[in-house]
Amino acid sequence: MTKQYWLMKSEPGTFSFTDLKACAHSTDHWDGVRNYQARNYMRDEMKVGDLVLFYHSSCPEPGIVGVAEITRESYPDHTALDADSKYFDPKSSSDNSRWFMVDVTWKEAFKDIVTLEKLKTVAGLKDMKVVQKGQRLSIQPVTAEEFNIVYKLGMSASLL
DNA sequence: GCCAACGTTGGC
DNA sequence: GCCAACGTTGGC
Repeated sequence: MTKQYWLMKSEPGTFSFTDLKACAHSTDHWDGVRNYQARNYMRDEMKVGDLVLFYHSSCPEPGIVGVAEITRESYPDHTALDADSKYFDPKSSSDNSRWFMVDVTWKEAFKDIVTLEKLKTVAGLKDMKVVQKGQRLSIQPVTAEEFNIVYKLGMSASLL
């Protein structure tokens, strides 16, 4: 199976890339996804070893801050069963989970953030969903070409 | 199955 | 905080 690439959004005020690094084994489960398309990507397509562009949203400088890796494939999102959780969904049950999550492990921080503003200026990235207006999906597939372009930008941005 | 109302996302 | 874009819900 060929390695796949993804972009995952998180609000740094809630859970930042640095927060992920600080977790035990620099790994955490990606809970709280309550969008069917994003769920389907996690449940059906994400595989161990896939690489993730970690995107910070709803913050002063939105953009991609580093790379993470999928380290566990989908399993039921227990927060949907917790009545005290803000992610509680009464329509989900333990024997028939509606929502799923994966485990994500911190891998490498970019030297400099690749801002949304920057992404919009790069010709090879014009088809990325994240640069398109009105695209709110929190988990998006990324091509290998796009991943490589972003990676190079992140690792050499200080030289530009 | 249509569609209006409502809630959420996320850049600005 | 505003608001455009989009997804979901629920009455019919």
